[in-house]
Amino acid sequence: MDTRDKILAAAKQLILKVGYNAFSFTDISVPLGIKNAAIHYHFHGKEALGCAVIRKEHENLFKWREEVAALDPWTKLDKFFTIYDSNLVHNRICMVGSISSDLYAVPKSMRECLHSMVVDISQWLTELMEEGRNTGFFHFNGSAESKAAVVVTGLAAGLQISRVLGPELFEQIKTQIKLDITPTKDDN
Amino acid sequence: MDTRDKILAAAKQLILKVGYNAFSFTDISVPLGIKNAAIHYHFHGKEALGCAVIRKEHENLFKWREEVAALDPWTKLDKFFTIYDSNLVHNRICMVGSISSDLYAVPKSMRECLHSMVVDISQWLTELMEEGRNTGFFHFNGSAESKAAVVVTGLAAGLQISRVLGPELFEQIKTQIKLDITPTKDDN
DNA sequence: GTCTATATGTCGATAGAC
DNA sequence: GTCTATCGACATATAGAC
Repeated sequence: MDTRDKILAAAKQLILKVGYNAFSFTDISVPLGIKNAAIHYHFHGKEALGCAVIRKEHENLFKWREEVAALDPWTKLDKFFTIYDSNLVHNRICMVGSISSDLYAVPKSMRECLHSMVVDISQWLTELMEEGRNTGFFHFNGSAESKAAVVVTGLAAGLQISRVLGPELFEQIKTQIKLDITPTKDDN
Repeated sequence: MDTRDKILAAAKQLILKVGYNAFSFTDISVPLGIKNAAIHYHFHGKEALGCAVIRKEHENLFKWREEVAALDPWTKLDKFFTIYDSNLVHNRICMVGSISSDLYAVPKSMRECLHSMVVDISQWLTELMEEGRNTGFFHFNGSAESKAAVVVTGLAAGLQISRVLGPELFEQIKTQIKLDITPTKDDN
């Protein structure tokens, strides 16, 4: 892992923990044992760094979707939850929640990076809901798009509010999300 | 409305729009036609101002709950949605979402103010879910607490992601939340 | 690629006049 | 209660040596 990747990784953790505006170059350079000027060599500025972090997160999502593509809907959903779990244990929130909640306090270019990522996540989750319902694994009323929206917001704000009320809340939310798409004996 | 209340109102709007760390005293003093020093006369510092904003929001919630106490569960829920709607149209998010997403970037005293407010909201919404189910207005599986968590996170992150994808998303979320607690002919 | 040194800006805060 | 004036801290950014 070269310096550039280390900077990206550190910046990502900080964005998910304290937000884009609340971290400084020093928060990255000190733990890495480098100087602030070194960060500027790898990235034109904080804005460019922020965009690079979001784009990398988006690329990771892309690869992840290929890995789970062949799995059944319930397993796909469980593995999707796992992504959020890995942030929960470190008191971090998700990238979408962090940037969108600070949306008008980050540069326009970062808003654009986030937009394409959010569109992508919403589409994938909508397709998962549709697929799950068509194959009988899931049952719910309303559009797959609306259901996907409730799921992704439950997870995003679930991480945020779990930092206030404790991690048990997030477990409850995952359980309830599943209950709300579980077919009952009366469904057909 | 005296100067102190004007400062409180302006600070609230800014917290919901750009977040606590992203607004400066100048963002408040210029529109109000006062100087930064005047803000310091009314509040010891930015931290005290932030706490006062959260406490006032909490007090408003308290009064609001008394006003709707006698209404039926569906109307209560609809009126609860209206609170979020009023933020949506101005591209603002909710207080809980704003502070909790920046939780480790705000002073500890503000985290404590937010905590008691979140506990309070969760309790009220849990009781509403329980009341609605007991009276047959709502139907859902799982605990009222978990269902309340899904509802409040849907609304909180709904406002956030609606700033990225557009306000239609929030309408979808409200619709889906209702669908997910609407009794069907098979329920009893 | 990484460093030292510094420029430049902004913010929160405070002292003291009115 | 509100002002003017100013301080000190910190952040991003850059120039130039190594």
